[in-house]
Amino acid sequence: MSSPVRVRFAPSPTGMLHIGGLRTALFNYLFAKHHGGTFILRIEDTDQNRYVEGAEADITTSLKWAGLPYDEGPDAPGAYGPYRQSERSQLYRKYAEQLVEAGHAYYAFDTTEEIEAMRERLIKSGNPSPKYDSITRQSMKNSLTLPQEEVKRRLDAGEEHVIRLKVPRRDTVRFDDLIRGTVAFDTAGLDDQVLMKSDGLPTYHLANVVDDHTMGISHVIRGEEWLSSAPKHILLYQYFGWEAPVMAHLPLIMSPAGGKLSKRNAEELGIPVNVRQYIAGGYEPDALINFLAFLGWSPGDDREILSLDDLVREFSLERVSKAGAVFNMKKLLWYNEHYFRAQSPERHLASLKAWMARHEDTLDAGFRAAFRAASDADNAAVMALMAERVSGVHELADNIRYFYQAPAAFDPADVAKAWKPGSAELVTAYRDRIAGIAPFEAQPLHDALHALAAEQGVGLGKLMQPLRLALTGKTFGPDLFAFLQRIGREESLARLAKALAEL
RNA sequence: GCCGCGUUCGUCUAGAGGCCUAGGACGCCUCCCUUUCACGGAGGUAGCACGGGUUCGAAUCCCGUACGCGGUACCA
Repeated sequence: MSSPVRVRFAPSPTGMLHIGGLRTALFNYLFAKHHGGTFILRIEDTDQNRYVEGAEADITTSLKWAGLPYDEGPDAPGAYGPYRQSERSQLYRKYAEQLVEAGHAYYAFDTTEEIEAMRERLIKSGNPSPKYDSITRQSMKNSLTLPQEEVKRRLDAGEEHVIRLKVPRRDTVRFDDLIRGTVAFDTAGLDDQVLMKSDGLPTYHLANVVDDHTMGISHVIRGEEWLSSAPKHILLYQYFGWEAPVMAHLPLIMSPAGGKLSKRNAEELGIPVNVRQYIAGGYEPDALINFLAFLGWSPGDDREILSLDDLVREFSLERVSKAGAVFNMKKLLWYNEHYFRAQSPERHLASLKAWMARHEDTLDAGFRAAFRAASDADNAAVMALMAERVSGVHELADNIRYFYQAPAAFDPADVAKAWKPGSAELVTAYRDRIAGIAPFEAQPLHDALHALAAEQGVGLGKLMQPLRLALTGKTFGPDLFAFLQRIGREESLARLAKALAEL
């Protein structure tokens, strides 16, 4: 690459940042950093109707959370600003008119109704895909068909109009996509794309080309949904006399239900589509990034765990695959477990506190109070016992309650599983045995249980399952002896007594 | 419909004509460890969409079919 690498992530603030958008941002980031280049955030807010308040803030905070800071952006001024298209609007008109003068674009005065009428007419006469193109423009109201004086008059009168790209009748547009190789489109299949809308703002197609050129973008890395409009962009670069950036169209992230990942076909499968939901859900950013990187890319060997630094070092667009990748929630969870368990109990505690602060309303007040009353050291000790048994902070809160509170009730299904005939006798015997045991610590508690099991001639499971249920109300949990030591003699005996009375 | 892109285990992927008896990971199953819950370890399950070529030889190259996905707006 001769020119410096400059890439951009160019989301539209029409909603919260989509998980697919984060993947696009990631690939741009990895490519930029791998080549020592610049990663730019550009806000494509040219559609006033779809603008969503707060969307831009969501995009920037999400990118920062994910560890993908941009070198230039709305809140990170660089030499090529501004980085919001709404703040660059004067620019586009000039370029569009330049195209008109050169004969590559034209003014069009047709109303929405007139265009609709044209479409209907064409559909009736058997054309299944009517377009405003080299044929139909001849019978529409534009600067190609209207007398020059009338065009001038309408323009001077400030009449509403758009500027359309004059797509050649019969030509082939070819370009080399870094991921897909040579791609070719016949211009007969393209329409005379609107470049400037009647509200005075450009469409994505014009704005993206003008901005990419004026911002010195070297590579356009975006989702495959843009592939079909790429030839229009190539045409624009040609007409402007600019060298087009290198194109790379990424495979889409698909829903297990089929189709590209969207609210509709993903959320019912338990797959959040917005990055903010992953943040709120307590996911580890490293895990999400690692997972996303492997959706459509791989390092070429057997490694699965790669940090962001590793990814930067290894990334290349040549290794990006062409086919869409299905989002696999189970694998994300596996990544999350991996990154979560690698952290210290102290860090777990810090994450849990943050998580609990965000989810206060869903947590039992008594539990919250007990948790808050406990020392950091005690709480961290709980984390140490639970970390390898949960897949992330989000499961932590649900699974540590019994460290702080006796189980309130027993789930009949769990009781059926763990409380068998004879269980009461065994639990009673163990309780009696540890009532006066000293010290009340994991090792002697462990030895006592082994001794009892041997004497009674029963397997350890026969003893431990009902004990676990009686103490925690669950059939799954931490090392039992460490747990007993944690909650102490008095609490342990009280819980056993309570369970014995109820079960 | 038309245009474009794609197609290796259920899923993510390795594989650039002989190294492929198709490798890894997630999931699932079994076993070991622990006579608990997990972690961990060892195995197992399962795939080149189909049909034609080209070639001594094809998962890899070509063509066709099927299927999937994307696009087809004064949305991005």
